[in-house]
Amino acid sequence: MTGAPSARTPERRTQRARDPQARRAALAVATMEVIAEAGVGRTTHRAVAARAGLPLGATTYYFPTLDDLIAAGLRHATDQLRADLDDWAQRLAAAPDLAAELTELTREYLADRRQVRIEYELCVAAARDAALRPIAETWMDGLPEILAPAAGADAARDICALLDGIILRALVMESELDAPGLTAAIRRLLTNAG
Amino acid sequence: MTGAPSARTPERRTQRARDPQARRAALAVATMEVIAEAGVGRTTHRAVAARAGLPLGATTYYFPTLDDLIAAGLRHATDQLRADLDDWAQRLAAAPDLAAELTELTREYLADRRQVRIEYELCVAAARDAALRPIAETWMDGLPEILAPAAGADAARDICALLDGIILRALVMESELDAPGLTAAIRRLLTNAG
DNA sequence: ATCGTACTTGTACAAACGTACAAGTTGAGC
DNA sequence: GCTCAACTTGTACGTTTGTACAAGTACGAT
Repeated sequence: MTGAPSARTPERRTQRARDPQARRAALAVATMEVIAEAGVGRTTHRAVAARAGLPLGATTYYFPTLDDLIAAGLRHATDQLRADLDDWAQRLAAAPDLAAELTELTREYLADRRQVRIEYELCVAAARDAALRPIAETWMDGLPEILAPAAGADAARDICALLDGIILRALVMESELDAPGLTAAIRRLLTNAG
Repeated sequence: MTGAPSARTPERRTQRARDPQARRAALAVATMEVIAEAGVGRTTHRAVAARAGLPLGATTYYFPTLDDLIAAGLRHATDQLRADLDDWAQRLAAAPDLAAELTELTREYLADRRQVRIEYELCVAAARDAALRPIAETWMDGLPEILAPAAGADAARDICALLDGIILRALVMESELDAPGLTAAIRRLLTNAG
């Protein structure tokens, strides 16, 4: 009733194949998903283990405490976003219209609400727990760094703040993005200060 | 060892004075504080009761389920902010420089991080739990409504998004507000579209 | 082949949880 | 004064929690 050894592996009640690195990763991914669905505060060892299809003991073997597990999940989420950001950088560099392209990227980003929710989970968690701040900072600085060369440091920061606010609103309201309005707003912020 | 009846009230192990309305309010306030410190996901009946100085049973008497209790805390927080917004409206109406005044108000708002944290807790909670969305919407629409007459609906929404993003950043980074930079950004967004 | 370390896994346990409830207390209406 | 509904409170119960751990398995080094 417990493990149901398959007919393929006749009689020995096997342990699974060993691959510690893959387990760490699987746990981090599962943690990410649980955070997205239940929130940081309701993330538990057991929920993560079930999601990863691993026994409870595996979670504490690789991540001694719950905080470690959650940090690993959040870090994995930001690593994933960092990778997406490289894509953003390329597309923005090649785009004839920076504001329009940025709007389009935002629209695509908003398509996967689960991913977006994790970022904001990370923010409020970092606002409360200083240990998570480095992870949050790495994430928050990503886009401004990409935008700064083309837009200047100040405009880059302002545009990022605008996007964060717009995304937050869309997330809470479950509303569609007002693309033309956003493009226009970005253009205004791109206006040189001098 | 349990209640320690004071020497003042000699022998009867008294119940406290009855004031249901005050109890509801005290519980809502205590819930708000617990949410600000621990987050929605780690808010418990016992933590709220302890914070309010009331017995555990009082929480379930006034708020049958934990969700009710949390909703009451969040609603109380937004009610409080609505009251602050009236103040904002008056000051903005009287201000000679809208952008500068808005910056100053933001600076003052950021002084109480605990309050700010609750708003963002509400946002991520509402993003996950649709039952909280009306509360979140009431809050999110507050400032745009105030700004719209003076700035136009579009600029009002953009400025609010900008402020939300700036505030989020300051919250996560624990950094100071760049007041001149914010004022300049607001001015750009105030530029008429036509 | 064997040995030891690294990994796996099921189970155990005390603490904390949401919620239920019985017994007690109060004060307004009669 | 008596009554009854509203309120108060301590305690209890079954779950779920974080974490610990013993017993077992696999695999590189020897």
